[in-house]
Amino acid sequence: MTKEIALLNHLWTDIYYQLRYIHQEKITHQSVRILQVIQKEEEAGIKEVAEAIQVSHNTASEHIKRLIEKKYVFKTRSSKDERKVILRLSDLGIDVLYRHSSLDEDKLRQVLFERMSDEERQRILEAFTLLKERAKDVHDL
Amino acid sequence: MTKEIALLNHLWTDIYYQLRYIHQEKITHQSVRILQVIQKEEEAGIKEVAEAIQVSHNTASEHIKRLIEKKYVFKTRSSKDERKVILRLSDLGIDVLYRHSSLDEDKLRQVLFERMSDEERQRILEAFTLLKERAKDVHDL
DNA sequence: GTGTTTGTATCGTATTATAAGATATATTCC
DNA sequence: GGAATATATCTTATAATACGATACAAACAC
Repeated sequence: MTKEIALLNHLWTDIYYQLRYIHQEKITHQSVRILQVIQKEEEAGIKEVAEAIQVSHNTASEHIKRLIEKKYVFKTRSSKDERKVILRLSDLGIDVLYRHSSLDEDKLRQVLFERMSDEERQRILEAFTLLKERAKDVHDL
Repeated sequence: MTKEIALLNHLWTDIYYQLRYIHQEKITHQSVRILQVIQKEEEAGIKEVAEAIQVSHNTASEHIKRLIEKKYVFKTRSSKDERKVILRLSDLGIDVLYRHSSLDEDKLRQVLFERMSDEERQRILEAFTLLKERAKDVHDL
């Protein structure tokens, strides 16, 4: 059981190391994490970001200010509660996050379409779909 | 073709967001990248690290100094060329990198062993093995 | 409607990270 | 022995990170 888990993790990190984007703008760890939270969570505001990256609300507010300066993020307000900020990624922000968490499209193209049969590619996509499906709502600890 | 690539990337980031480790020590972006280089490359020294993260050799040297202070990394010297440093991850460094790039073992355990049949798990592992195999030596641009 | 809570923003301050030029040293190559 | 190579250190500069204190407006409580 531990063997399969270790194997999958080894494959996971090897694949990412091989296929990730190389030429990336300078960006901090916290910035990437915040962009991820905004993209993956529905209606994230300052408070949600602060909880997600485990910093105080004022620190989170500062982070967001910098991300807005860089045009990665913009603010809207909730219509239900005018105090609440709703954060959204700009096109640039989506792009930057993509290049810091996704696999390089050119490399994927080579792997999936030049080095695989249609049937092999299909098997890969089905396996990832299955894993994503079963990973939904896994609980922490 | 673009559709399959976008789909795979979407699945990739969703799976990582769901299954990654949450409780992590503070560590910078550059530190993670350096630890990855040391782990995945054979016999990385200061020069290799500098090239990999695209900074000057003196900056790379400073980074390594800090990583050694934190006991994530230690130095040996090449026996062939005594000028050359060979960097290695300590057990702590391996552990820290693991928690910043791998999938959470407890979560994987739930997904692979409580929510999948033997046959499904087998299909996942085979798909990842295939993808890793074909990803080998993909060239940049 | 006044007081409290909630969500966010800003100011001040401190520490750490990041980066590179200048310079130094040890080893290897020729 | 001199040049090239690999690394280390010192200095200096800027940006990132973090939080306490404070402020304020919207929402809620009664």
